[in-house]
Amino acid sequence: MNKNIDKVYNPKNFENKIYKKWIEDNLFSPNIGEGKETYTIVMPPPNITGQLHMGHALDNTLQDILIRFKRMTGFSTLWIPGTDHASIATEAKIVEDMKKDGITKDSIGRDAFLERAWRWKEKFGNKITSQLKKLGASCDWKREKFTLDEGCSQAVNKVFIDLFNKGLIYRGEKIINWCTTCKTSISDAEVEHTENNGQFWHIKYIFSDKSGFLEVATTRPETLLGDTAIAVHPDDKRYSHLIGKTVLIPIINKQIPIISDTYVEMDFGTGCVKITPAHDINDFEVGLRHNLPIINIMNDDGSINENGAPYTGLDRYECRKELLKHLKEKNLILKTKDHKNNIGSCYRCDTIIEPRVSKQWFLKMKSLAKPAIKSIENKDIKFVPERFSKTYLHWMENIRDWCISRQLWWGHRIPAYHCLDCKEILVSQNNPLFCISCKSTNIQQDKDTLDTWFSSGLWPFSTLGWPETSKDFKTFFPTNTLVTGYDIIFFWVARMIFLSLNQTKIIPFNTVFIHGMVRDNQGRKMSKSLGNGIDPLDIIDEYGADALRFTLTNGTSSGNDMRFVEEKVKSSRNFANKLWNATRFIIMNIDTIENKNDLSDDIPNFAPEDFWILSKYNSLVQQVTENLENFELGVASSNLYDFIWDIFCDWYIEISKSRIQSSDNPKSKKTAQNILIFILSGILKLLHPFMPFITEEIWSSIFADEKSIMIQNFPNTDSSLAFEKEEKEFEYIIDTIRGIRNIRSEMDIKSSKKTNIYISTIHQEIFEKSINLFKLLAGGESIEISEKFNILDCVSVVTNSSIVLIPIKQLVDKEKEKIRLEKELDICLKDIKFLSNKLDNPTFLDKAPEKIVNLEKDKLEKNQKLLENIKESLKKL
RNA sequence: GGGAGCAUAGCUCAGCUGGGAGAGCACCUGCCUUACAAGCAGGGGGUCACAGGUUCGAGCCCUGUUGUUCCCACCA
Repeated sequence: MNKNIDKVYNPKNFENKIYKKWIEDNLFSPNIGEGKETYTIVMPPPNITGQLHMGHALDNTLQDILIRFKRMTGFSTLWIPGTDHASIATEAKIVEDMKKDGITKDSIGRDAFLERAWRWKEKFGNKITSQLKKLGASCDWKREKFTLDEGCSQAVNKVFIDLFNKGLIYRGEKIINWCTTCKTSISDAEVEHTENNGQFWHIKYIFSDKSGFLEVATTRPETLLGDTAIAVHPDDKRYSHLIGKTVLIPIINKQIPIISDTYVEMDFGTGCVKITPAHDINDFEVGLRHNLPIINIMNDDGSINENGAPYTGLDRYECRKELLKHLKEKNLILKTKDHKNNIGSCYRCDTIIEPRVSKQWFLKMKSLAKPAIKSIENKDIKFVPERFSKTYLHWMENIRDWCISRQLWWGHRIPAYHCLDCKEILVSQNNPLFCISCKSTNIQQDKDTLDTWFSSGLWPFSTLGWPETSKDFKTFFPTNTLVTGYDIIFFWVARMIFLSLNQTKIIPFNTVFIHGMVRDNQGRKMSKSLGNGIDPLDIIDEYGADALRFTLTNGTSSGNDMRFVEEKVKSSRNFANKLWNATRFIIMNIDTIENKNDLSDDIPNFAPEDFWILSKYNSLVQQVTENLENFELGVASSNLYDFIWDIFCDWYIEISKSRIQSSDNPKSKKTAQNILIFILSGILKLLHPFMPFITEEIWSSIFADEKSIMIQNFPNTDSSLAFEKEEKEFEYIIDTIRGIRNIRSEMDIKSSKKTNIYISTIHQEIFEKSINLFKLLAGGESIEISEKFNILDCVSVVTNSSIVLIPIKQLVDKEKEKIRLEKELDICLKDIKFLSNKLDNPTFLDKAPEKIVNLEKDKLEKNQKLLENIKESLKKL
């Protein structure tokens, strides 16, 4: 940094350059040394389809802060980046894209489709990762992974085969959630439930013998085409005599039995439930119990198939309309009621889910869940904040088998092979040559792919080279912290935990650090459809990455949502500018800059403010360190903000000016310079995890010979810097200066107008030492300090350590001054009363800790002193 | 139907194991003081949603109420 440094902080001038340098110097790869402890984070892999959004920015900023902090505190740190093939989301995008060219999946076939998908990946797959670089993410790009990589795919196959051999994976015909747009099954976790204002249609089912009818209520009338029974409760007196009779399905006039099942709630609806085993989860269960036929009436796109004649070909909702029309015509609708119910929709495309019976692969969850529950219960894995372990446990305890197969092409194809002759299923790493059962060579691989979350569930270890016995896996597994939003605890966190425990026998990480969602300035979710998304890159472009990072962390708390308000970015940018200019001041006022870690030579020359700032700094180091270790990143950054702006810039730098800009006392000057540099270097390091670019830029400019700030040691607390007594004493000076400024402002004494100042205090010695500060910071012409002054026509400032008198005849309105002082007297008396009440209370003295009692005593003493001071001042008027 | 979060200054939010309430922005007053007007100095503004309880002491712990957001759940 030369002495003509820009007046204004302009991150564009250096952020990209610095990131490039970090990469060139290979600072992101772990620095593995003898006996060094490791610290590992695996990045939640963003989808290759995606654009970096605020959620990613937050997620990765938090990870970067943690990893940089740990790196500077001596750990061998590894942060593994990567991307997710995101089967369902990507496939949907590619299909959408193909539409423009007028082609469909079926028209080009699987191989051509996959070719296209890979081309897509090559084209867009690096977009997000390059965007992460703008943010300053210090992940090890040399170890970047992709869920469809050779290695990750091998892990996926191995796990599938292993779980199959253990009997945990099975294939079965069950009811699953079907998305008619994505044309695939999806898991329970991928269904979003929303309340829906639907209708309840009461429909007549006439007895086969025409002796009457049953009133059956339904919210989905079109499913009657697949009805195979009507169920009533066995204890329902209204209907018990009818059990065993048959009714006719309206319109299609098919005979179905009336059965009894306790699943039916007697007092809900009419007490009669139509049973459609192929299209309702509960009905499916009932069907199994009663051995009912399962009639699937829909195609994979949601249209009615030949089982639903005469509505074949109609879309399910078209069919509903038509059917209702026909029922009405035949007078088979008894009534229609408004009805609120929950409907499920696809988390990717929002299409209403159709429960549908189909042949799928499932993972048995009961036995897998057990250790996964235990690992949280016995705190092997901790959630931050803790409350999310409840969410997790509740889900895990009630989990059902996981449907892991998808009717998609983009993804890990299931390593199962079907013998087309004897129907044997062969599960193996490679394409088997012949069927082990019938020796047929007529073998075909299963067409389905795996749920995208199956491969991400292996992420913490597949990225480290597992199942090979790799060095990385040995060194860095289990990982330490997983940082993610609360919205994917079920999708991902839970799956990583049980898959890791089952496959590696080890927990995948020991802490799950959860953050909330970034919302817009009105608290709404940022979304494409609302058009309220804010592009992190735009923000970086305008304010710099450091400002964005600071905005996302400063004063936020884990697990809670936050609103993104642009004003806050501005204030973060201003903070960076403040630091920038503080640096400018320092380098302009220092002759030679050296990075000294030891100030002991300067101690004899310390001024009161030097003790004060060093002591304050030492507490800052402690606070920042503790808060980072406890994942209180928002508090840690506030600590830094307050210290840098209020304590260092507004007070210490201001104070240092008189020493630095005069040559009266060269030793004191040098000491002040040394301390300025010492503190600056300290705060740069403390702030570096939060604002890596500006701190690096300043660091490398002022300490040209030093290595990057990234690999400097994070400051440690130092008991030789703890000057408690001196710190407290200097606060008297600050208090008094504040008081003088306050009264000058109130009395409208212009800051350019210098006045004499008389200070009455019992701490004469302390005040004498800082006498010049009253000139510098409080507009003093001459300063006198004594135990007592008797001067008339003064404005007075009363603090608990001093009375300050400023003689300005023409400005003193005695009456006004009296009123003001009496007001202060009032407040003071009140305080004294409050405090003495407390201290007169024997139970307080008995039960409160000594520290608190002393504190209160101290306060009382101060107030009594203040009272005296006020009375003294009043007397003079 | 279960569970969780939130409710603190006009707005957005912090507040560490309980010890007389904080920041940023906005507002008011005065300053272009040679690091910074993206700034400096000073100021106003709060029954910490409500009601009980525990405690010497509650924004913080407990119970209930209200409002609000979210998650989970098979009531057709």
